Order: sequence, then structure tokens, then C-alpha cells
Amino acid sequence: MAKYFELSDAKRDGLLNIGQAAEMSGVSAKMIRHYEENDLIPKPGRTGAGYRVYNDSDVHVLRFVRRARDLGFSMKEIKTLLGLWDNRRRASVDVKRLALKHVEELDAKIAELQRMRRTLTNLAEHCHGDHRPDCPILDDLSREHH
Amino acid sequence: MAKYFELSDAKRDGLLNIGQAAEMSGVSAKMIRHYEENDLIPKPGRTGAGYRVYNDSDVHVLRFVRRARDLGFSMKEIKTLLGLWDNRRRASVDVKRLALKHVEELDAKIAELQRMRRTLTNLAEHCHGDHRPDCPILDDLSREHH
DNA sequence: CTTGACCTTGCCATGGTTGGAAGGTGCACA
DNA sequence: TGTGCACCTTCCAACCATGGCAAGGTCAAG
Repeated sequence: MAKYFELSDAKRDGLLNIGQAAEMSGVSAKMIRHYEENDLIPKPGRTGAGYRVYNDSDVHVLRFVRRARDLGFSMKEIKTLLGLWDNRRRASVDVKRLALKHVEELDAKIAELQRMRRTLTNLAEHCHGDHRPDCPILDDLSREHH
Repeated sequence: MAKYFELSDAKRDGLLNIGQAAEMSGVSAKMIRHYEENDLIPKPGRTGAGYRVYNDSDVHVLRFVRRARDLGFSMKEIKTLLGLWDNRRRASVDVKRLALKHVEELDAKIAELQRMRRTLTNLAEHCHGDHRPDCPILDDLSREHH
């Protein structure tokens, strides 16, 4: 846990400041700090002046997080995934379970959006779309629904 | 803009308090106050003691909002829809445009979720799901993605 | 008069992300 | 050496829709 007292030293050692780590990982500096605050990622080293310094492993973790977010995992889920990733004795069954549970959640969201889409498309089809004030969309919105 | 000084008087006139309006409209009392605060719905009358009182028209508006929320419209969009609803000289073309724009947004979200789902399902298919530590899902998460 | 159900306002939390303010640091150039 | 700019730091607030809780007022029935 050696501390780097000069940014230039750290950079000579191939370490990155937060901006560079952000660029390398695709995670914004803002979010990197946020993930750190929420114990999603390990606290990086600091220079004497308090600048965060990141190594290759740190950037690797950040990319992992980025990818998982792209796949729609929540921060909580990602925390679990990172734990499984770290754990040498991890069982792939655990990861698979989490992935499939997430697929189910995605299915539910997709179905709901498709239901909305269907209703809205139907309504729009019956709407003149001209300058007459009659509009089945508004009529539907204002009607009873149970 | 007559003010009702007793709740009993108001109820005799067929007016509802917030709890009843919530039940009738399907919008929680919490959200009714929230919509009022954000100028989505008109401010209702009050009794002398400060209780909100709602008439049939108010409940009608609330049901409109509820239905629009169910269809995934944002509060901002609903504000627009309510404006169009109120406006006697409204053109149904405006409503249709908003509805179709919303359909497009739904399509985009659906497509994105389906993309996630596809990727995740592929990954899960290649995962043993046993107690060996090898897991293509984690491998993928930790790999580069551009 | 008490009890319980309701109402009021107000503040906090969620989740992921973005924005800004105020101030310190690193570095290149004059 | 100074000056300027880009970067860094922390902290605070906002978005959107909703739920929850607390402290206190009101109403109706017993």
C-alpha cells in the first residue's frame, strides 16, 4: 500500500488519474467517485495532494462495472457480481442464476412496454390527426379504466 | 370560488376528501398532492379546516392522469395532454403527434431491453451453471467492449 | 371525553446520473 | 517568477415518481 507523493511519479509507473481512468474505462469521473463512495469499487491510491491514482486492475474493474450497467444490472446486482468475480471458489451456478433472474426482469419490463405500445398505437390509429377537435386518444384517457 | 366551511356541508354536496378522491381515481393521496404541487392539476377547494375537497370534474382529471401514467407518459407530457384536453380549439393532430412520439420512445426502450436480454441469454446459455469456477458471463463482463 | 381514522405539512429515501460551486494542484509558456 | 488553463478535490442539489414517517389538527362514533 505504498503512497505516491507526486503525480509525475505515479504516471511514470503507468498509473492514471481519474480523468484518464474515466476515458479508458468508459465510466465518467463523476460516476467513478460515486461507485467508490458506495463501496462498489475498491478505494484507489492517492497522491500526496489527494489525487486518486488508478492501476490497470482498477480500470479492469471499472470496465466490468460499465459493461454490467450496459446490460442493465443494478448497482446492487453489480456488487454481487463483483463479489462472485473476486471469489476464487465462486460457483458459476450463482452467476447464472443472477443472470437468468435479470433476464426475467427484462422480460417483465419488455412486456409492460409492449402493452403500453399496443394500446397507444391502437388509439393513434383511430385518431384523425387533423384539426378537428375530436380525438379518441383524449377520449380514452378521460374515460374509466379499472 | 365558494369556500366550504364544513366538511359535512361539502359531502352533502357530493364532494370528496382526498382519500375518497384517491380511491375513486386510483391515484394515491400522496400523488394527488404531488400533482397539485407541480401544477399538473388545478388546486381543489378547501374546507375551513384546510381539508381538500374534490368534485366530479377533479376526479375526472385525476383519472385522466392515472391512465396517462399507466401508458407511460411523463408528468411533463401529461401536462401537455391536459392542456390539449382543456383546449376547445385543440387539434387532434397535436395529440396524435405526442402519442406517436411516445410510441417511438417506447420502441426505443423495448429495443434496448431486448438487446440486453439477447446478450444476457446468450451468455447464460454458455454458462455451465455448475460448481466449476469458469463462467463465460463473468469473462464477458471483464473483457473489453467498445 | 376518548378513540381511531382521517387530514395537514414537511422532510427523507430510493436509483443512476448529471450539474454546479468553491477551492487546490499540475504544468506549459512567457 | 507569474499567469493561465485544465484538471483535480469535496459538497450540495436536481431530476422523476413514489413511498414512508413524524407531528399535529379534525372529524365522527361510541
